Amino acid sequence: MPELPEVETVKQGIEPAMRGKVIVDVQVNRYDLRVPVPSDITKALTGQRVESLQRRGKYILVFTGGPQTVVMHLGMSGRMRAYAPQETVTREKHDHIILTMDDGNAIVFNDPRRFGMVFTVPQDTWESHKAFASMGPEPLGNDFNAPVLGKAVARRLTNIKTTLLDQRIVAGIGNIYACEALYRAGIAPQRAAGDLVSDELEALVQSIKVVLNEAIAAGGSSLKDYRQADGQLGYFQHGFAVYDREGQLCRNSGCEQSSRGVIKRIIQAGRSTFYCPSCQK
DNA sequence: CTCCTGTCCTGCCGGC
DNA sequence: TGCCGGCAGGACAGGA
Repeated sequence: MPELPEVETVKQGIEPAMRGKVIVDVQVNRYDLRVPVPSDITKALTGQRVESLQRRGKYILVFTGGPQTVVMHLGMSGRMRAYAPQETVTREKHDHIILTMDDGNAIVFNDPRRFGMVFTVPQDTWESHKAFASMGPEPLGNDFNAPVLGKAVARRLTNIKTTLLDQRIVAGIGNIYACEALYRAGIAPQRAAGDLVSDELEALVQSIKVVLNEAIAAGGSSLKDYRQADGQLGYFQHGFAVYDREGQLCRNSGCEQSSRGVIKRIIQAGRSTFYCPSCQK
């Protein structure tokens, strides 16, 4: 589910409930997530103060004053709920981990499919963990630009859509925003990544930045049941131009007149890709 | 290296 | 109403 905008929204949502506070309880209901939850996580985190939170790609990092840093990933179906101090923490199906803070705030990690992860790494070593060691640049940072992307995809024969999902090329992009960014850039998803010329790389980089920023501003995209940490729905799904719009008319006004201006769905590397055959070349 | 397929797991939706 | 197949926002292993 969650791609960069959703993860960023969740991180911003749980930050006020965690930062500067001491973890007083770590309740683990299931240890068998995609990566096993460390068996000593309760011991390692209880009594530690949360100093800061950071997002990297689709991961959320929680830095504590103790020897361990917490790493969290929402997988496909993961959600976080933040509770205010006076609120009753309701128990829901698939609540796997509950963190309670010293002022009564609580953070719940819920994940039906259990593709998500919560684990710890020794302080200051997270960047060398395999999840991050070969991760590409943050797409919203200055070090993600057309020359950098061009170098990363040079001579790659794989199509550009699948390439954008490769976290080593650029971090945080998933199936929705790969489709949306390619549409905005006017680039057909089937194009070999290494064949894009500099103008196209420039357009793609700008499209990625703009669509991600718009999605963050909208609180992410709520498809089935994605929610922000405060329970609010994101609303960027209403802004989709192509994702999940198979058979519907292209939203580009110049395209709607054309018989080809109907959104198509194809499968690339086993995942659905949505695009406009008329607008994307 | 690159590139593709299959797999992990649960829930939902559409067709019959 | 119920059953069944297909599909889902991600990441990784393994094999060609």
